[in-house]
Amino acid sequence: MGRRKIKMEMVQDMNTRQVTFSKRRTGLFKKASELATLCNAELGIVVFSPGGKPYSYGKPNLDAVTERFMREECEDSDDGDEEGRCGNNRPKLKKMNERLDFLKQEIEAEKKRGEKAQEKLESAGEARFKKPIEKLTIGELNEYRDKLQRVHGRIQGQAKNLHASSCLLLLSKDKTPANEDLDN
Amino acid sequence: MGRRKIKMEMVQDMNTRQVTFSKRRTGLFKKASELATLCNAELGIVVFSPGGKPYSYGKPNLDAVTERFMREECEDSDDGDEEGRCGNNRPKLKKMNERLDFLKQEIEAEKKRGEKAQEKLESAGEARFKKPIEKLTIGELNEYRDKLQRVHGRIQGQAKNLHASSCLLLLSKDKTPANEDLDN
DNA sequence: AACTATTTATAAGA
DNA sequence: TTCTTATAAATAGTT
Repeated sequence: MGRRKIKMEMVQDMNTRQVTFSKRRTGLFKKASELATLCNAELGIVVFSPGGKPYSYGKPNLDAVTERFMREECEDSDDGDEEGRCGNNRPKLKKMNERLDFLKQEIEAEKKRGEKAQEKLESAGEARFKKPIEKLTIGELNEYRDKLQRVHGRIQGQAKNLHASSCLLLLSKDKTPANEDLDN
Repeated sequence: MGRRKIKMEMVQDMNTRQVTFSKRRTGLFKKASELATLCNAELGIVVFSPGGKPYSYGKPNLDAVTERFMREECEDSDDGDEEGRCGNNRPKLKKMNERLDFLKQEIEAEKKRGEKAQEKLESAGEARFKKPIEKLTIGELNEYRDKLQRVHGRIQGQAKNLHASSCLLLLSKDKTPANEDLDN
């Protein structure tokens, strides 16, 4: 595609390599833009220059593409390319997202239970300790202690759930859509 | 680049569009591969066909590129392209990673505090309830109640911390390799 | 950054 | 879908 055909191996001369990168990156992004426009397709590209600088292109924007890709099941879509293709070796984030809703509800429910128990416990505390203090029986004291410990256990369980579920939360929330769209 | 020059707008005929997509996607991935090889550059591409199927290419693989891009600060690297470029509007994940270590420690400390308090509380429960039950004074009962409630509050705080910190945890852990710390 | 001689990609057609 | 081929487009080496 130029004055000469070149071997497909890393360009040795650093200077030439940088020039080649610039030209070909521009070409690649243009091709990407055309593909997106002609076929009404979403796509995203990320490239690191030999110097380590990141360049990206996306339509409608990179985050949207990334997120969509993450969200969908990565079925094997095509095959037979030269290098690092991505098969379905990606964690199935779709299922995780499905589970997310379930966990959200669970947490919400757990929170309410905790609060309710807390209220009950406090009112019980008021009633039994501040009013008829001397009349507390051993049974009542044990009952009270058990209640507290049950709440305590519940809170701990909640904390564990939070750890798992908030990991999932990050995958669906947290994104902020904002990008230009200067077509052609 | 073919028998005729075509207008850069969405191909109307669905069939032709699909064909165009196939051909151009292949071409795009080839260009990407060449760029990566010639310049020893890492890159990743994700494309959705008009039918919604995802196709991807990556060198050395898509996850590596994605992660690298996410990890680095997204400084403005270049400018003057046609469509959706990604500026530095991305959340600075590096700082989040830095904060991560701090939070990890905090959680660990909190956990230990909670466990210690729990032990103390249980032993106190044993000593006071199971042995000299009738001799409990009002003051002792109140003291005991306050202890329980303090632990309870601590556990709740721990749960909240978990929620915040585990979001960050996801960003650095959960990936296979350990957190490198690139420049800066 | 610009310029071309060439190579490469691809739109139509089969 | 795959192949063929006339033509448009990308780009390697040069200025």
